[in-house]
Amino acid sequence: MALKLYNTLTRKLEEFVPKKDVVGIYTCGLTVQGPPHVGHIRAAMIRDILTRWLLHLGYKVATLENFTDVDDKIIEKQKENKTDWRIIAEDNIEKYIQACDKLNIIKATVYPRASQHMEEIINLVQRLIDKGFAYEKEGDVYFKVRKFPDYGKLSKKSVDELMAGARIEPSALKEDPFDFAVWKAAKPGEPYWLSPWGKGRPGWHIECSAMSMHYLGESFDIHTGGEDLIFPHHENEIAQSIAATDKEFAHYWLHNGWVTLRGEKMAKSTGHYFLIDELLKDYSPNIVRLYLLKTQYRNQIEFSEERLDEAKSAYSRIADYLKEKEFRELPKDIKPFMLDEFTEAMNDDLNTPKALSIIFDLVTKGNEKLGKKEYENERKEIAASIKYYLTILGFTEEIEYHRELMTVFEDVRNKLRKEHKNKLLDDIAGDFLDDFMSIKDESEFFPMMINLLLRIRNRLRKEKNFEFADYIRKRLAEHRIHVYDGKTGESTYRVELK
RNA sequence: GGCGGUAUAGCCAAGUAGCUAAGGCGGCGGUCUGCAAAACCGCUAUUCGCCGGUGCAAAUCCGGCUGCCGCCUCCA
Repeated sequence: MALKLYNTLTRKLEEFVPKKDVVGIYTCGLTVQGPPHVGHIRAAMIRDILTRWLLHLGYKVATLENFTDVDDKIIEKQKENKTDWRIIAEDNIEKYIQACDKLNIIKATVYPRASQHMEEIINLVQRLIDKGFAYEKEGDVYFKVRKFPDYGKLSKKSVDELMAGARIEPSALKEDPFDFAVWKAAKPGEPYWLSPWGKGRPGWHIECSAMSMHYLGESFDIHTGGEDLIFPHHENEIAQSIAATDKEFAHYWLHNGWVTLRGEKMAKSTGHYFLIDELLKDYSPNIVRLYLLKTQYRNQIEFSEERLDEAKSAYSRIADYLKEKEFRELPKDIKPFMLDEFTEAMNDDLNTPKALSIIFDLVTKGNEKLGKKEYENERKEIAASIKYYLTILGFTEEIEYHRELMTVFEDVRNKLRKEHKNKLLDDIAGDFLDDFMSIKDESEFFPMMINLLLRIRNRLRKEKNFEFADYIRKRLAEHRIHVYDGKTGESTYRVELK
């Protein structure tokens, strides 16, 4: 059972065989002209899952995710906002990295910026000129597409086919309309770097070749990015890289499907997008993660409140099972249930929907055995298995702090006093004294507080004071804590996820 | 126009020849209960866009048609 990945280059599922003992992965990150939207996060999530799975399989992994921080759009923004391009770029990079951190997206080993690798870029351009694959015209340098015989291999296009649909603007400076700029002469007021061809800046594409080769070597294992980058971006990267080195560039090309909004691709250029920061206001990182992993990475995924709410309900089902008190201490070093099935799913081109279905199967299996003493060990092993898989998939344990519960408790206490039930309060609070004394941190305080309120409520229920009991239930519900009464007279609660 | 992808239940989504077509959401029924459900259990596709073909056998392979999405210009 080996890992297989779908390679866009061959359009086939291929067994993963690394080139060296450290797997090199390059992810095309953002052109940082604006803040990150949900589509960008999906691409990052693919890198995250791929990296996590490779690490799980025992590989060492070096990951690179670039930022293209000099380009036409950012320069336009500079003119519009009268803000230096570097500030615009770094501001958006920061927003992106913060969002990734919140989502527990594993950090790339390096986040290189185009602007900080001019030497490598200029050297690569020079190399292309020296080998006759590029030519200089009035400070611009263009790559000769027709000189590279394999051009179009990745996107399955030929230069002649492209010609038929030609929407590309022919430039007087280009020898052929399909030649693309690897270096652009700077216009007045634009940022520039000194080069053998005068003041200028890199064209789009060349930075990715230069930076990936710089950090990962001229040939490396995996290149990832959104499907929309296949042409022209990745096609051009391949052409210029192989032209310069005569070596294979990246071996596996992985492309994720886009996120759609009302059926159409999310894209910042059209203004048709939803910002990740906005999304994180309403949904927790785990829910966003489940939402994204519910669909296999190559398929497109619709962004909607309905889909997110669906993920929220689904995640609650897992979280509800794991919150059982008996799972505070779980057995270590167990063989997880359904490990072969899980591994097989993930090895099959990162089939996360299948992998998740195994987790849900385990939840059902565990729930069936709930409340039976003789199955306690099995239940714990199931819980441990679920946690094991959740960790592999990058889910985190979220600790909720319910500070607002203090107000609820105050109100309940006052109401008790008003109804002359001081003794009831003292009895129950007394029982909790030891527990409260042994608290290590805040995360333990609030569950205890909830349990204290539930105990008070249950006493009131026994006294048939349902008005008061319902009041407590209502107050807790206001804070997303929903109470339900079990058969033993004990009540449990469930925290509604955000 | 060229190229690529996709079509599976009310919705989402796995499955690419052979046991009863995963899983999730929703809905329905039940459990429990003073009430309650936001918990738990069960049920929920004789059938995989349409037509034809090849196989003993097809959602899965081949041909044709239709719908949707995308790339060919900046895009994750």
